[in-house]
Amino acid sequence: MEQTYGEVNQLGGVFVNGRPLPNAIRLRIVELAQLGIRPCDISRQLRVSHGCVSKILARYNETGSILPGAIGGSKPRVTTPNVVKNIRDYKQSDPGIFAWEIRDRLLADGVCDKYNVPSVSSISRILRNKIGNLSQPNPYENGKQAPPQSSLSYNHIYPYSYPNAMSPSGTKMSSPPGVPVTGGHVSISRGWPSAHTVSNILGIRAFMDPTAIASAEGYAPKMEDWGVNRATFQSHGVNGIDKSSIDADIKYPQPSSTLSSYVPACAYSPSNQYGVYSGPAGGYVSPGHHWQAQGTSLTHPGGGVAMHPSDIHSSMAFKHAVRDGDRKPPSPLSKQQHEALSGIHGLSLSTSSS
DNA sequence: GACGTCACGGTTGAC
DNA sequence: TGGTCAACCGTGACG
Repeated sequence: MEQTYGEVNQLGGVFVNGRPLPNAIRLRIVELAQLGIRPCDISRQLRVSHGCVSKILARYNETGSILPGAIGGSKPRVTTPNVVKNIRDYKQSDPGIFAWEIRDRLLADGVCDKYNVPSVSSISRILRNKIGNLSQPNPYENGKQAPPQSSLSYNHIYPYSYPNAMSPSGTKMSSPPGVPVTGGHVSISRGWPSAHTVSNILGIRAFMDPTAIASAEGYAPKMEDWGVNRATFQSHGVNGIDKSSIDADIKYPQPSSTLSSYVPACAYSPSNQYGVYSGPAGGYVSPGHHWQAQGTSLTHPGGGVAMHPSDIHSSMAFKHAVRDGDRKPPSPLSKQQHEALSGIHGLSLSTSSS
């Protein structure tokens, strides 16, 4: 029985410790910042700690993405099938080769780069466990030796080669069509993806392009499978928001939001539904009992992030009307884009900065 | 008062 | 299958 839980911060906002804010909120933070709203005001308006606002904006400015980072998991493995294959080749061609020599060759041959080249110890382990000593067969290999492709046998579940690929059932696919597979270069994905352009991050294309929307339909992935995971960020070819916005909505369902409207109902994993975010984002920032009785009067009937101006609690009006170019870099959004966003989110953006 | 930074307690997911 | 580990999270406090 999933219990509703959450915590209330000093500003009265509700959050789940350890979990990212809903993408709707993250998007709102960025949007307001783009409009020149000061972070402190954003913090108060959205009832998110200023440290969080600062972090999200800093990340956005740095990476162009509003997405939270990948939570959990392990580092992308460097011993990809391709690497193992090459190591095997090196070993076969020169049984006396040292691990460090293999390492150098991996680099020299471009199989790996400096970011994802296996360590010497890893290479040694590969030689020992996956390939075996070609000159002195590993006794441990005997009797349980896999077929000749055994060293590659884990390819089918190689977790970092499906940047954005999910089967309709949510099963990870090893070789998604149309998606570049860069399994051998995944380690650099620790960085944020450059593919998240500013304009895309704000969801212009995702919101306006039916194909982008359509591409998000029919999936019921977990959060990280949408590209939030570190390993899938890199080649996440779509903008951050079209799916990323879904991410949080999966974790923090906001049924009435436009963002979640792109997600089939089945995307809401019951086990991951935090009741605290079960309502629209407006409920998230609404005064009073934030995590209770949401999705009622605060729900925007027409969708959107469900945060029309009245939802952003009006007890505190923006005190500072910051003009364009005042503090922040000019918004990458055109006026039309702002209007588009405004309409989509059910938000009157002009009210915040006037 | 605004804001960047960091410690903290927490969650997550690959291994 | 459960534990471990290392990533990330947002908050709150400090400067």
